[in-house]
Amino acid sequence: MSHTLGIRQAQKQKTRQALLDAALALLEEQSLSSLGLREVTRAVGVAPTAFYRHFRSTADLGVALVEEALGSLHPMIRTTVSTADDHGQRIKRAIELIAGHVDAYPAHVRFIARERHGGVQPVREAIRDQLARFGQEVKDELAKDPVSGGWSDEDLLMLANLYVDQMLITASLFLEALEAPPEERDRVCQVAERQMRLIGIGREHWLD
Amino acid sequence: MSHTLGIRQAQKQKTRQALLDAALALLEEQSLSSLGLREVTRAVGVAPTAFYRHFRSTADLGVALVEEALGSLHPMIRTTVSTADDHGQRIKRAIELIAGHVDAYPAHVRFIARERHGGVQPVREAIRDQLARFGQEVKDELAKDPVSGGWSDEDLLMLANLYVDQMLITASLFLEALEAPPEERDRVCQVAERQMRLIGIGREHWLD
DNA sequence: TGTACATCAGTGAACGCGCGTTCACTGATGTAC
DNA sequence: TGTACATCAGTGAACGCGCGTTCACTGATGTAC
Repeated sequence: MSHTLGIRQAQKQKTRQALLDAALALLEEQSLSSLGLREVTRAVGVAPTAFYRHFRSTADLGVALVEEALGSLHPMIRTTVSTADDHGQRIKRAIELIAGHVDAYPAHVRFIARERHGGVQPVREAIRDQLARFGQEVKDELAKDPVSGGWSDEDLLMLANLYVDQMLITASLFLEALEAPPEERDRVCQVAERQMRLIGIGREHWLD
Repeated sequence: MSHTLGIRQAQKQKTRQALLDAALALLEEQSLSSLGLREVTRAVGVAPTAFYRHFRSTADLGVALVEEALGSLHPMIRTTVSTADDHGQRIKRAIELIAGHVDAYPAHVRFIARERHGGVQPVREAIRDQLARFGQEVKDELAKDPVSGGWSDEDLLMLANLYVDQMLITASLFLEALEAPPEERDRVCQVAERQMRLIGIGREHWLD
């Protein structure tokens, strides 16, 4: 049973989404800290003042974009890390999944990579919080794996964050590969796979 | 024998450096893509038009900042990776070296982390080129290590880039720790050390 | 050493422009009876 | 169902302000003789 919004609410959501979409498109060629409110409303085709009905500022819009870009990724992360087949296959599938996500949502990925260390504090914090959640979730999945027997919680989280950072690096390499000859994509795949494998090997021998 | 510049050249260099310093300071709280030329000249105390005597644009200034931030780091990288003592000690010293560099040049480190994926293409490219050079240099040092016997060039470069990315991640964690209680710094040290160790273990068993 | 001319880093006025924010408003939608 | 009033998403004019860039300039420094 989906609750049907009133016409007014529905229209408001639609405008809000249009603002988010327009902002995301504009952010492909600049940083959030230089994004203008008027730029965004102009792209959508509403009056500049309409912006304030939805966001206090472009920084506020940025925080909403973080939620849009990363909020829905949690289930994906969990299943990717936890799938229980052969190690090498798991890595291959994880990397294909990242590549697919970059293909499907390049602007979102670019936004996160760009603003993770960007000039707008609340946005940096929102991204850091989301990535910390990913870290926790990956840790929870790693903990279930028999390979993790004897591992301290600290070390599991250390490894989980290593994986999360590695995923982000890989995603941003795929992003750059979008504007390069297609064989670049394969090269990124190969390198990313080997780096993941090396980390996996380190994991296996951690307690030696 | 140092070549003594003429008075005119010396003064020009001084102004140029003042512009770079002022820009770097302003960039602690925003991205390059929102940095204004007038902001920079105002901070230095020269007329806005003086800017053009030194840089075509703020993007051009950004490229100069990349050189300033990373250009002098190459010898440091080489000696860090190549020093030939115990593995665990080498990691510890590498991490202390990163921490020390972040303490000494926080604004430079922040600038690189921020603009690596930032909104200004020529700056992104300058950073990418410098990091690629680091990768090559680390690879060259790794190749000298007997542990690398049997490694392909591709795999050596793969590992080298993994190390470079890991250094950058660690540096940006130390940066965040500067604004946190002092025990955070120790925590970052610990985590970074273990991640490096895990990668090192993966390296040792790569050819198993 | 002194003189006459060239160079050029930095100046200051002027320009047109887009910015963020305020305000009172309009008219479609929602609600109470 | 119909009516009367409330809500509120989006409007459009207006504001003061700082922006990047142009231009002709000044006066200290450099150079040739």
